[in-house]
Amino acid sequence: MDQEIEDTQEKSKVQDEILQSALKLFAEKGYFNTSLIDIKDAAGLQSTGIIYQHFKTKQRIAEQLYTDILGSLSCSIDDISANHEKASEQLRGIVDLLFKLTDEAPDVMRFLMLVKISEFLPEVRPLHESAAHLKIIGIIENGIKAEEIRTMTPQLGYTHFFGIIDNTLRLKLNGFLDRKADFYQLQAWLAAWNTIAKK
Amino acid sequence: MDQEIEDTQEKSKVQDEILQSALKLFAEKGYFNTSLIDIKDAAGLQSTGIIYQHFKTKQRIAEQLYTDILGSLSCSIDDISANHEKASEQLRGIVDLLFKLTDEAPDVMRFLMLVKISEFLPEVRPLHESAAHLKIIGIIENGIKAEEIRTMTPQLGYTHFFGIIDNTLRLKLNGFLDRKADFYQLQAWLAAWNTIAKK
DNA sequence: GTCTATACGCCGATAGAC
DNA sequence: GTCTATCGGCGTATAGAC
Repeated sequence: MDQEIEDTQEKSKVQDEILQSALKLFAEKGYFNTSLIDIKDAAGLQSTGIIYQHFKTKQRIAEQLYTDILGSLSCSIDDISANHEKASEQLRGIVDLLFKLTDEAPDVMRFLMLVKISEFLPEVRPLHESAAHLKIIGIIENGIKAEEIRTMTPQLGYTHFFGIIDNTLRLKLNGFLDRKADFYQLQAWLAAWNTIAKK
Repeated sequence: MDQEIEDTQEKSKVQDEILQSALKLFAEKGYFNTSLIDIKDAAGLQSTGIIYQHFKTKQRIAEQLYTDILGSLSCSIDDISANHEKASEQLRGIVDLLFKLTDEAPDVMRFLMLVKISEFLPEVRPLHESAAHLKIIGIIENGIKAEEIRTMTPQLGYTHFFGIIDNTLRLKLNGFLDRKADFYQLQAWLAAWNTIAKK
């Protein structure tokens, strides 16, 4: 019984090690420049064979990373929405989260923003059809109805608002902006919110 | 003599065919999903051998595409700068160009904005060190001196202004926005300019 | 259940025939 | 100068030994 639990924990620990190492390598070198041997080495495993006990193919590793990250993001957005009433507060919460992730988990954000997922996961739904994305569009939609946000299509609001947010994070992640993301957050938020705020 | 000219024209015509086909494939499927056989087929050639008469390696094809596009962009920016006095007019001209390119040469813009060049051209200078980019930063810098643009670092002005512009184009190129880029241009310009304009 | 050895296919690049 | 045939290497995946 204890042994079983231990094994299960050990197993998921290895699996997590593989995922973390793959995420880092995919974010840094790209999917195609990363071999299973690279992942094996980075995860401190003794052979690539072990990887195949956890994932059928290399694609599946990337797929699980992608769905895990988007799923976790979707949950966080639910939390934020539940704890804040106004669209401005909800968007502010999401911006907070994205900037925090950029400083604390840059590989996650690199994988999400800089890597072109569709090149190696053609069957997966694109980012802009993900649950997380649709929830953000919904927040903007509600903000328009509540007259917090200017009358415009939610798509256009999203495009302008997250244009500033995403570009700030993108330029931070690829080295054009050299301070911590946190440093740019307030100005980015003000500029972004100003593009869609009523009045 | 006539023969020589004909041959030269024929040669550069083939070279151009290779470049155009490669650009299209790189933009659509990505560099690593595109084989020389794909390029040969798309260019209507009979063997991959011909490609090696024009380019030493597959990387060189991508390299020439990258430098050609950036070079042409840099020239266009020079033209625009020469023909307009104010920073607002110069930026407007650049925005015009980018939106026109997105509608008329989407593969060029996809290659530039959606493809991660550093994954297959690690030795090449990143986009934000290119001549074209530095010229844009210069325009913003001058706009600040001329008090057309708010007091801020040119980097921040660039980040916010082109956040909106680039995101509009990016979302158009990957299918989130379904109208022609032209349709979104005016609103994008107004929102972008408003993020940096004085007063 | 873990690792070694290897099979298999793909692709970039080349060499040699025509 | 153009094409065919092929080489060499890599990387995923598997099969079989321990």
